[in-house]
Amino acid sequence: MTGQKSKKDRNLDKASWIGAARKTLIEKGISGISLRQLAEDVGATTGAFYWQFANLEELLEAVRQDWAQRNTAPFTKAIEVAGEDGWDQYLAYVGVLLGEDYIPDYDNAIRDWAHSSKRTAEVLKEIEAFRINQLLQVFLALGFTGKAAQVRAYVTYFHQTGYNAMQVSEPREERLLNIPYYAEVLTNRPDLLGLKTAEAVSDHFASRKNEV
Amino acid sequence: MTGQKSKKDRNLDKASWIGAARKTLIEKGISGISLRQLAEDVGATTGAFYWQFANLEELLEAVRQDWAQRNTAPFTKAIEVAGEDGWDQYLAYVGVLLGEDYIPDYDNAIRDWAHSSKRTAEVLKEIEAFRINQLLQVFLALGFTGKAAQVRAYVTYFHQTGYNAMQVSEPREERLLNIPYYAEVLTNRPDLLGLKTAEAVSDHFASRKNEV
DNA sequence: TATATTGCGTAACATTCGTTATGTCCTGTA
DNA sequence: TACAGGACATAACGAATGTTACGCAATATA
Repeated sequence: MTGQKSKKDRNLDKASWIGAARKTLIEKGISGISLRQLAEDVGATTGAFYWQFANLEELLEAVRQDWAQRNTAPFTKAIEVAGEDGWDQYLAYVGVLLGEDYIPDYDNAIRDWAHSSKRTAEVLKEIEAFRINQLLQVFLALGFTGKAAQVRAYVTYFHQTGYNAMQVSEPREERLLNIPYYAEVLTNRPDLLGLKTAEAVSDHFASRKNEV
Repeated sequence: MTGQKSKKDRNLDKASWIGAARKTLIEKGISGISLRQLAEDVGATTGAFYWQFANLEELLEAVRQDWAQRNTAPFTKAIEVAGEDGWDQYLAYVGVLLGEDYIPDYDNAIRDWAHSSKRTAEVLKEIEAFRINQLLQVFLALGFTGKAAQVRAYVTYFHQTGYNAMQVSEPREERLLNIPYYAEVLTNRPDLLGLKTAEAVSDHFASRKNEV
């Protein structure tokens, strides 16, 4: 009994630890993260951890950056490929919200964590400023100006944040059926109200995705 | 050195512990709560704690109930005294949001906590259902019907939740100036847009408060 | 083939946690 | 004034935490 793994099972990389930490953070919150549990999750021990990271804080910082990249890039990319039309940009934004690249619970976990970690609060604040400015550009492209555009951007982001924070247990069909109504309230455009079934809404966003 | 307090300093009650726990929960999150720290905050020791509570969980349950009562009752009362007019009810709701009885960060802390505590999630879900139904009644009184009223209630509550969750560091003046715009987006009524200064908005809600 | 370095596992460290056993002072009652 | 019980403080227990020292095997290098 050497306790050593075979060659194949070795060579853990940082991504393994970050992935395990991300999963635990999302499911249990920051207080659910412990080195021994993470080690068990990746099939290693605490000793192995310190070969990849100087200490726990170094892993946590990597998780913060993982979040910042993972949950922001999809929006940036989608809005960019949507072109210059504001309505197309808004639809692209909603498309990401409905898609699987963006992980709402990752946002929630980071927001929770920010209450007990100054550094996390710092990263969160920075990313949120970026996101809100991103939405501001969308509403400006939609034709709103000045304070009206600002307020629409805020309401839209608050809406998204609130919806996620509440972890609404809405059937996907009901959620899809609500999209046109939300869109009308937030953008003042009734374009989607003609979509009367969840499938119609779903198809509308699915079809747009392929128009790159 | 007996270590005993004088008579005047004794007689800690449950409220002392609940108050300390509430403060810590709001400021540091649930993981910031430790018995030794709470004991220091109330000027006692862990031994004293177990005279008031069977265990930590019993205190935490008391905190959940404290939150449920403290952060819900003000809305219920304000909407009730506002009468049957929907617009008056909406203004009463916003008035509580702007007031000092409702503690937004208490909501945030509970929501965070709910991610790691099944019981807290249970209480939170119950209270949120109550609140959203409360808003639904307001929008029905405002003249919206069916799905439109439902969606407005959701958007309004999501907006509130999101605003709080983000812990927006907005100067109070700017916040007040935004109220009319938020009101217009959420209720479709432009009534407040004539209020051009923060003072005018503030006075508008202050004056209503005395009309009981 | 001999040696050095990489990549872990093992075990112990100090610290902090909720909880409990026990001692002691204070107050109320007779 | 004597005594019972209430209201604490003190100190210790076991478990869990991040971290570190150390040992060993596998690989790379010479």
